[in-house]
Amino acid sequence: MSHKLSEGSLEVIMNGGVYDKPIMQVLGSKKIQGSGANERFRLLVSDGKHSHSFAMLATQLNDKLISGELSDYSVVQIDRFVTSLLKNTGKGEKRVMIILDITIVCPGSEVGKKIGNPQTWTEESSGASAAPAQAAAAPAPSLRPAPKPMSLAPTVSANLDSSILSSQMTHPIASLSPYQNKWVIKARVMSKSDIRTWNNARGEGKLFSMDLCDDSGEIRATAFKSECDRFYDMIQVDKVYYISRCQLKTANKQFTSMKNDYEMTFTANTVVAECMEDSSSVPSIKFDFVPINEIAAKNVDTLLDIVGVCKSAADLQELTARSTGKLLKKRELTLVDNSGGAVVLTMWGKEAENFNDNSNPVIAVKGARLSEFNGSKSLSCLASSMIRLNPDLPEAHKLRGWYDNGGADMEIVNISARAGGYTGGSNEWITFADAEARQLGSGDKGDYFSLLGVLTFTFADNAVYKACPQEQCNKKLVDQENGLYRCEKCNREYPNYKYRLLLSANVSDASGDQRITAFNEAAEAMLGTNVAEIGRLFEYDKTAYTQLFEEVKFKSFVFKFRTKMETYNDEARLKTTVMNVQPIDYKDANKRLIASIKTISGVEV
DNA sequence: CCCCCCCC
Repeated sequence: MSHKLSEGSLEVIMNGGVYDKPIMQVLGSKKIQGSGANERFRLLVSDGKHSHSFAMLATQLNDKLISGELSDYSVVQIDRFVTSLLKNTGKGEKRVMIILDITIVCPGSEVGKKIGNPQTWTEESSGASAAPAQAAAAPAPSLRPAPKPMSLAPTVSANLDSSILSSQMTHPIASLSPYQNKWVIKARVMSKSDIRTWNNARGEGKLFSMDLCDDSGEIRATAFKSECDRFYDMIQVDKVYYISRCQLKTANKQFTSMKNDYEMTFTANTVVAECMEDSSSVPSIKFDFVPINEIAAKNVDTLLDIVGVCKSAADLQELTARSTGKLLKKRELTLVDNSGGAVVLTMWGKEAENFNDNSNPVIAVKGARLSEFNGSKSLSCLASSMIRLNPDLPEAHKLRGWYDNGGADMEIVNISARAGGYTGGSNEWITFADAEARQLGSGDKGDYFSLLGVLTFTFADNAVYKACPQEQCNKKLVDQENGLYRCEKCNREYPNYKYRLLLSANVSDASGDQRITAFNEAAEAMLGTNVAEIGRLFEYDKTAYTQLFEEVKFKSFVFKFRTKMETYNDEARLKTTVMNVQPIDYKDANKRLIASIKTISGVEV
């Protein structure tokens, strides 16, 4: 079997010309830099006429070489490449070819030999004979030789003449690497972070970061300290800038969803100038969408891009972060797509507050974090996530059409659902029968659910006890019968104590009932009296005490429970604890009732 | 040189 190589393509390319998808043969490879994520390989390629050893493999293609796919003698089609001039110590400049995309036409094991008799390409061989080749290579080369070193002061100011930068040919973002520092990119700002400060063992400072893209790829850039001051106001989302002289380093994939092995840092020498000409050729935000039914197979904590129709949006919830004490606002959306999957996406802060769109918009998110709770996966927006409502993207238009033409009624599998079923966020009310059907409590961590129920019985007898007076310790004290009380937990005796409540009760709803336990705050809320007063009644007015527990019977509340299967004496039973109890907000309760009538009957109410 | 991103 013979293979036709693109004879003469190398000299066109090495002269800076354009050659679309040349077919070449790999004659050798060599590791030139680093190891692990920093590995970089050089290829010896041949077009049958010339061979050239300065083809570099973009690092995202390293696997092809390591796996043996790109073995010697392989015939390949170079689908995408850029060339770049490297300063060659003492000898002027040398052009290298960086391969960005490659297709293996025939594996080396099948070809088995060198095709033709290629001569080594040298800069010298690019003399007169090469000139016609370049001239023939229309349209104009995408990368002209020799952007001369910029003699710009390393400052950014309004009077920086962007034409100096723009007059030079720019480099594709995908070709940037730490091994090549003479470049200018023309890139659009997809997003920009707020200024953040840090203060740790290594020092303190401030920074902001931005995500840049062009039609070849994308990259994260960070400006620290004085660069943060210098560039923060200038950099604006959606604008296009010429940027040069940044430091490149290996990106930590844990913290970015950018499709780039590198990220860049602004330095004292960095030059940025806004592009004042037409920049419509520079694309905006780039997504790499994962179909919803594939999300469950991804690892927790990975960042991914998603697009889906917002099938439902829960109410805004306010909560206090346990670690920081900060007041948080969140909203859970359920997104669906034509893969048959559904997933819960949590938005935070302003984005959660401002979202109240009931028109089932298409939502695209870049860099949402996959998290897991109670055995089910869901997505959470981060400060760095980019959210777009009804974006003008083919995928979004496709989903709009799908949803509006039957997709809305399609059977879906909610990947955020737990083994026993998803409660749709802690906001949804279910029934005891639902909780049983969903086998809530059967997992390792316990499950949470809310319902409207009635207190059918309260066990008054041991509802109040004398507890350790220490703030954090609520251990029941042992009466030493000598005026002192012993705490086994603190291992000491106290002359004083505080009262605490531990109320056992039955709660019923229309579908069933459940023995529950309410600790101090929840029990106080139900009884409508504080624990000190209840303790006083217990001590001095047993009739009033008993009366209190009688009066609360048959009162209704909105309960939030935590339930978990526990084993006592070889017998498994549900331990259900009241996490929160609220009086009924009838406006809200009626809204839920109407919604549920609508669902059950299929009739608009 | 950051890398926190929350809750049930």
